[in-house]
Parts: sequence; structure tokens; C-alpha cells
Amino acid sequence: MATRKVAARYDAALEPTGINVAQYAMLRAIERRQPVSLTELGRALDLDRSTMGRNIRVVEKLGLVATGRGDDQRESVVRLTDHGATVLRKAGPLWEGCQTDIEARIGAERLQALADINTLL
Amino acid sequence: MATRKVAARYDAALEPTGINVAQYAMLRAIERRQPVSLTELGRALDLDRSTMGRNIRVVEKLGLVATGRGDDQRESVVRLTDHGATVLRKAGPLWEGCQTDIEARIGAERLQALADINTLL
DNA sequence: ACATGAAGCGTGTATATACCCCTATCTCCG
DNA sequence: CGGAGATAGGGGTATATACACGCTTCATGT
Repeated sequence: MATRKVAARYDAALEPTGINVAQYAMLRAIERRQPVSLTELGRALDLDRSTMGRNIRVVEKLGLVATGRGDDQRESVVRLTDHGATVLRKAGPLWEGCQTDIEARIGAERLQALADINTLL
Repeated sequence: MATRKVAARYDAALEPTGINVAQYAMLRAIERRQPVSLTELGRALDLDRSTMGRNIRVVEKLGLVATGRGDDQRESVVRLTDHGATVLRKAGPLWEGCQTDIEARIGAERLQALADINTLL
């Protein structure tokens, strides 16, 4: 329930960019690793491979990322498009603003607890 | 990401009962309020009405709850079946065991932080 | 060189979730 | 009493997510 509320707030904050918080996280992960395979992305975001594939398809349709084959012909490699990079730049401050709002509401310790849980589990 | 990990643990713990943690939470909410309308349940669990309807349909197919019309003919009222109550009794200790495991891993404060976030947001 | 097993993806299926729109029902006021 | 507005659900559509299965490609040992 807590996650739904948190996610809804980020989604609302990112609304002007046309992406949601899951997509934002995915684009950020791609940005730092590109070019990157689906499997590698899935590991980074702790998502099932098949989920990655479908999620990437969505942002690809939006023109935010481009996919191709890697040197290893089995791999599907993903990279940001110029448009994707632009959207990410626009989304950054919105995301941070939301983060600040949430922190003001729940306190820095509780926000940190979420990051800790991710590490500890 | 943290939520996915937490949910996956509870789902694994509840596996012997055939229900997942979202369904467990829903059945618990029904147990405490039955007979209860979809809208009321949705408010309790902070879920969209349409989501409630679809989720209820799943547990209804499993024979865990029964639905009918209320005095207000618009309302769909839900109550646990005997089977649903049995499954819930079986699930309780599994859920608690998982909760204890998680607390041992992340610490009571961080676990409490999740409940707090839910209240504060 | 090739058979075998491993790795990477895609698809099918199922649940969870939200938003929008439509219909049915209820309430309340003039 | 009858219409206006509010409320309850249901269905369509879209995203996010997981698991099982099957196909393709790669790597490795003999």
C-alpha cells in the first residue's frame, strides 16, 4: 500500500514528461550503462527478463530508446535516443522535487529505510 | 524495487496456501469488515474500485469469497466462504513467520518505517 | 567439427493496478 | 412525483510484473 502511494506521487510529478516513475528508473539505468542488454538491465533493476523486454517495448514505442542486436547475436542491446536523453533531463528536477516533498512528509530516516531495505533484502 | 523484493518473500512464504500476499491482505480486510462492498474495500486498501472488482473476481474463482447484491442494489457485497476462512487461518502463521524473518534481516525500525509511510502519505 | 549444455530473448498466460467511460441505482429537492 | 446529481459497478485499455516454455545463438570439451 505504501509503495502504491509513493509511486503515485512520483507518477504525478513526472506527468509533464509523459513517463512514469518505473520508466524513469529504467531510463536512468540505461543512461548509466548504455549500450546495455536486457538481461543486464534486468539484473540491475531486479526484474524478470521478460518483464524488461515488455517494458522496453513501451519506451521504444515512445521513441525514448532504440534497440538493436549486439555483437553477441542473442543479445538485444538498448540505448537512449536523443529524445530519451531530453526527456530524462526534463524529468530529473521533477523527480528530485517529488523526492524532497516526500522526505518533508515522512522524514529522511524513513526514506533512507527504503533504500536500506533494497540493499538488505 | 524494495517492494518487489518484500512482496516476493511473502509470496514465497504463502505459497503452500495458494494465495499471494496481495490476496492475503485483501482476505484479511474482508474478514474484518464482512459483509463489505467493493468501494468500501477499495477505500480500506487504497485501491481503485475497478481493481478491487477484478481482484475479487480472482479469489472468488478460487472459492475463497462469495459475492452478492446488497440492500443497496448497486452494491456488490463480499464475504469470506468457509474455505476462505480456512485458508486465512492456514496463512496467518506463514505470514507472521515471513514477517519475523524480514524483521530479523532489516531491523524492526525499517519495518516500522513502511507502516509509518503508509500513514503519513 | 560437432554435439551438448548454457545463455539470451520472445511469447503465452495470469495477476495487480489505474484511468476513463457507461449503465444502473439511489437520493434529494422543487 | 419526477428529474438532477451523486454513487456503485463493470468493461475497455494500458502498464508492470512473474513464471513456464520454446527458439536461437554461443561456448566448450572431445
